[in-house]
This record gives sequence, structure tokens and C-alpha cells, in this order.
Amino acid sequence: MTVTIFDVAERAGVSISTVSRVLNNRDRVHASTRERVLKAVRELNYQRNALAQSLATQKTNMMGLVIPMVNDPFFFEIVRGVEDAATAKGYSLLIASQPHPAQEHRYLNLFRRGYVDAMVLTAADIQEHEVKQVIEQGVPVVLVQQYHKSISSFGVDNYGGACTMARHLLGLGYRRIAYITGTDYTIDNAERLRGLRDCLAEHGLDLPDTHIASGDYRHGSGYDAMKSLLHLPQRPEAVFAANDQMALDAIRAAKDYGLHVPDDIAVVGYDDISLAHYVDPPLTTVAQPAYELGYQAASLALEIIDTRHNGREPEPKHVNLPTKLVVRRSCGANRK
Amino acid sequence: MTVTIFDVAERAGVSISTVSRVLNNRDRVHASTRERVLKAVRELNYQRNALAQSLATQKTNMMGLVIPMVNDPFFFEIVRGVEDAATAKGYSLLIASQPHPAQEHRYLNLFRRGYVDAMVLTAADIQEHEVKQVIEQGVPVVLVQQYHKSISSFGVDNYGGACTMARHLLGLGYRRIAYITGTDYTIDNAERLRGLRDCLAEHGLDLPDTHIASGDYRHGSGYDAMKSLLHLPQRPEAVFAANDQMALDAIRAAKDYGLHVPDDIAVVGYDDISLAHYVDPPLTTVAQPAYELGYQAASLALEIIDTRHNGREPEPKHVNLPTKLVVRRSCGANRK
DNA sequence: CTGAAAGCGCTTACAG
DNA sequence: CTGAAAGCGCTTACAG
Repeated sequence: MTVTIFDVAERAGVSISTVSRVLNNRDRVHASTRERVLKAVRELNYQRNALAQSLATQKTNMMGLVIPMVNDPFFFEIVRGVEDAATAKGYSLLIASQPHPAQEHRYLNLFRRGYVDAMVLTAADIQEHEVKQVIEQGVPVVLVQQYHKSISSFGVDNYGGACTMARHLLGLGYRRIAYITGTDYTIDNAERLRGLRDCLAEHGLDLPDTHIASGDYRHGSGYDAMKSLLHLPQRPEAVFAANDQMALDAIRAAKDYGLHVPDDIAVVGYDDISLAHYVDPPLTTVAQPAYELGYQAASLALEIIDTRHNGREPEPKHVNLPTKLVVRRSCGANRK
Repeated sequence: MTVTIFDVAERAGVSISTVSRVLNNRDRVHASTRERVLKAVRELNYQRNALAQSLATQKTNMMGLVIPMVNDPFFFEIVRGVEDAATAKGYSLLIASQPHPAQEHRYLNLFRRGYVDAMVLTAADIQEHEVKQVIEQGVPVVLVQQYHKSISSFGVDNYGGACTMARHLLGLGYRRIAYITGTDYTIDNAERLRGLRDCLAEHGLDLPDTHIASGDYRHGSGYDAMKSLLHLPQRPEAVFAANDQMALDAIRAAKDYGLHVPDDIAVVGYDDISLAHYVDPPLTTVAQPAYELGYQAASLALEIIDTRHNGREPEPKHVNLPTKLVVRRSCGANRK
């Protein structure tokens, strides 16, 4: 049914070794022989079976990417970065997006079982030892937005980003600053909160628990959090949400409460999602180098493949890429 | 380096046949033997090589999805649908997203060369004969948002969606309705335009060329198109953009021109992207059953695998799923 | 219940 | 320049 290398060899009147040779462009092959083989390939519309090829060469030329919720523009930029880095080195990208955490393992298994030469894992709920197992099986893994001491990773300077935002708010004169949290157990959230708190402390300001309202990063959760903040006896002057989605919720909540943003209360976010640019007022936020994150992580993973040949595992490397403050109008700057 | 089935067999003191048996849960295996094998597997942390397994069984249990720009929520919903359908049947999903059209072929090749058991292709710039080749090689392919007579496909009823929208606008009393086109050569655009035109004709109304401004679906292109419409001696009362991105551009253009939407001019779009809900005024648009599209396409592709066994290629099937009109405020309905 | 052998479709030394 | 053979890591009749 499917045509194999044997069919081609037969039709061209040569051995399969020779067919393989011309297909791979290795060794000298007589020009006329090559022509015959190529002709047979064309006539039979032969396609090498990639599975067999990979099994024989122990190389798939594929890179795996495990990433949640590709719908998020932030993740999308990561995908683009990974894709470009992979393509640049002649690798194809296989994306495993898993809405359900349980699936992460399924895909991890898929990838570890010979399907990819390297992989980047992002924001996945996977244990360190699981990842180490994959690495021990010879597949380099690089983490994005996730930290395990023994595994190379690329992250974003959440602490620094939050600091920068905090300084910006302080610079605008706000003193009572509140925070809407992301999911508690994430480092991102913890680091952002820490950045804000430290920066406030530097200015002799406190971040009382009453000024910390809890959200979960998801759409909608910022609304209730904001409501609770607005009901405070002394309303905050500025609200820093752990991500843009929640900041948008907060703006909506403020409006529904009859307040004007930023005149009555400033609201800022984190992530710089594309929506941030469109809403009214446009959202001041912190942009993350998502593309770079993906690009660098993938490049490193691919690099490890090469360096491996001559020796053992390279030292894990941890890089935190810098963020960028994006000032729009929701913070009260750039007032019309 | 990597542990194989031989290592397990040796450690358990059995043949590889037996190891394979317990791994696949086939045939009777003595309980104690099974235990020994399982123990060896655990101790060696053995993982079957999926490549070898697939080669031997001629089955990968993977489904391929070729899809452009995963960043688009519409495409994302398709991905979710495909993923759910695949998971439901025990398949894993491999996504190939290619920003560059040239890559489409690369991924198509990858998939056709033994990596997946079935695939769904969406909005890809791939010729019919290329797809047929893949199918002839035994990999069922189902198209989404793309039509080739001989290949099963799922699409959206663009014509009907546009009709519904046109009727809605007419119902609100608008008579001078203009259209901002998507990329000319796409069927989507042609069908939407045709739907609008036919529906207007039914009401004895014309759609003169002057009322058709050209955009290309992309962000920004709606702005200039709208400008040209606004400069018309007799300004349209309502503008129907071929997608939401351009509708948002159009709203911006109207505002910059000093007009109020919808009081001075109505603007509606197509797609119901998530942004549509957030902008001011919220956009009236046409929602597409993206998730369903993906789910049904994937289900069919997987179904074909099974039916294949007993016979030949099933007849290609073409389905157009219905759209849904989403009325918000940019059309002038639901006025406060 | 279990093992030896052939086969999946390639690649790659090894000879010649 | 070219072919025969072994090997990649599995599965699966076929015997026993």
C-alpha cells in the first residue's frame, strides 16, 4: 500500500543502500544511478517514513514544546520564539497544549519516548524528578517560567517588574496602593507581590493585608477582588493587579461602582496583553519578553544537544529576562 | 544509555516477547512472571520507545493538526475542539502552527511521513493534489474552513451568517449599508459579501461598488477602508466589516472622524473575537462555532481510520455549521 | 504460559 | 561507486 525504499530500489534496479545514499546525499553516487533513483522516487511518489528514519538515526529533528492555553497572547509569543529558534536550526516544532493538567504528563511521556530531540516546558505542573528522568534519557529540557535548581530555565524578572511599576505609581504621587493577587501558589504572583512590598517599604510605606485582595489570574476574579477593595473604609488610590485580565475586571468594577479610572482610582496590570491597548482607559502594565523567552529557551535546548556529544551534562543555567514598563492612561499618567 | 526492552527482559529473566506481552496486556502471562517484569520496568525506569512501537504496529495514536496563527481565539477554539475529540478516542494531538506559509508544507510532510494516523488541516494554503497524496498514503485528512470537492470538510455557513446580520441591520431601519472586505481571494469573504448582497437585493436594495471598501482582514486595514467610506458624499448608515478586527478599526476611524458609534453610524463585524465584548461600544457580530468545527472534523478523521479497515475510502462529506448572531451595542440595538 | 524469529522501514559501517 | 548485512527498539504470529 505505502511505497517503501524497497519499491524504489527495485524500480531503479539498485539496492536500498544506494537509494538511501542519494536520498541523504552522502557518499559518491554515479550521476546516472542517481538519476534513475530520483526518477523512481518521483514516479512512485515515494516519501521516506520518518518514524523508521528517526529510529535508525536516533534523531528526530523535532523539538517538543509543552505549553498551556495557547490562547493567551503571552504564550503565543513564546510559541513564536520557540518556533523561530527551532526552525533556525532545522528542527520542526511539535506543540502539545494541554488544557487539563493531567494531559501534561501524557504529552511529557509522548515526548520522552523518542519523539523529540529536545524540549521546552513552560508553566507546566510537572515535578522536578520527572523532568530529570527525561533528561537522563538523553533529551535536553529547558524550562520557561518555572524554576528547578538542577534544570536550565528562562524566566522573567517578576520582582523587578513589580518594583518598576511600584516606583512608577509612587512617582505619580500615590501612597495607598493595593494589590490584587494571582493564584497564590505561583512564584510569579509571589515575586510580584514581594517586589511591590519591598518597593513600598523602601519608601517607608506599608502594604497591609486589607490592601491585598485575592484573585486567581483568571478572567472575572479581579472583579470581586476590586469590589472588596472599594468597600474599604479608606479606598486605595491605586490598584496593582497581578495580571491584565484582572486589571480589566477591576476597571469594570470601578466603573460599575461609579468611579472614574484613573481620576478617582488608578488601576494597573501586568503582562501587556493585546487588549490592554484597546480598553478604556488604555491599561498601564508591565510587558514581558515572551518571544525572547521562547527563543532563548529553545536555542539553549538545541545547543545542549550538540555540546552533549563531547562529554556530559552542561551546568544548568538560569536566566531572568528583564521586563518593560508600559505607561498608558489607566495609571493617571498621560492624562488628556 | 537509554534502557530498552532487552534490558528489562534480561533483568526479569524472560524474553522480550514476554516483556512486550505484559506491557501490552495481551495473552495470558503467569502472575509471578508479570510481577518480575513489572518490577524490572520500575527499577530500570523503563519507557517504551514510541518510535519503535509505532513502526512495529503501524499506528501512532497521534492526530496531526495544521493550523495557522494559533493566537487567534477562533483558531484556538478549533484547537480545543480537535484536542477534545482526539483525547476522547485515545489519540494525542500534535499541533503544527506555521506563521509562514512555506512551513505548511514542511509540516504536512512531517505528518504524512508516518507521524500521525490522521490529520485535520485548517485554513492552510495547500493544494488539493497534495492532500490527496497524503490520503492515498493512508492518512485520513479532514479540512476545516477550506473546500475541495474530493476531501471531507467542515466549514461555517458564511453566506447564512452574513444574511442574518444583513437582516438584523435592515430590521433596525438602516438602508445605506456598506461593506469592508476581507482578503478578496478567500471564500469566506466572497460568501459573506454574497450573503449581504443577496439579502439587500431581497429588500430591493443595492450594494454599489462605492459602498464596498477593501480591507484584508488584518488589523489596521479596516481603518483606511472606513475613512474612505466616511468621505463618501452620502455617508453609509451602517458598516458591516468582514471581521471584527476591521470592525474595531472602523469604530476607531469613526471616532477619530468625530462620529459617535452607533448614533451617527453603526458598525458590525464577524467572528465574535473576545475583544468584541470589551470595546466601546461592544461590537455586534457573528459568532462562529469554532469548537464544534474542530471537534467534528477531528471525530470524522478518526472515524475514517476505523471504517477504512473494511473497504475503501468513504465518500467525502461536506458540512456547513450554522453561525449565531450576537447583538451588542455597536449596531444601535440595546441602546442605553 | 513462554521463547525464537521475522518484520516494521530506514541507515550505516564494512567489503569489494 | 555499489551491495549485503546488521542494527535501531519494538510487536506479533508461530511453535512448543
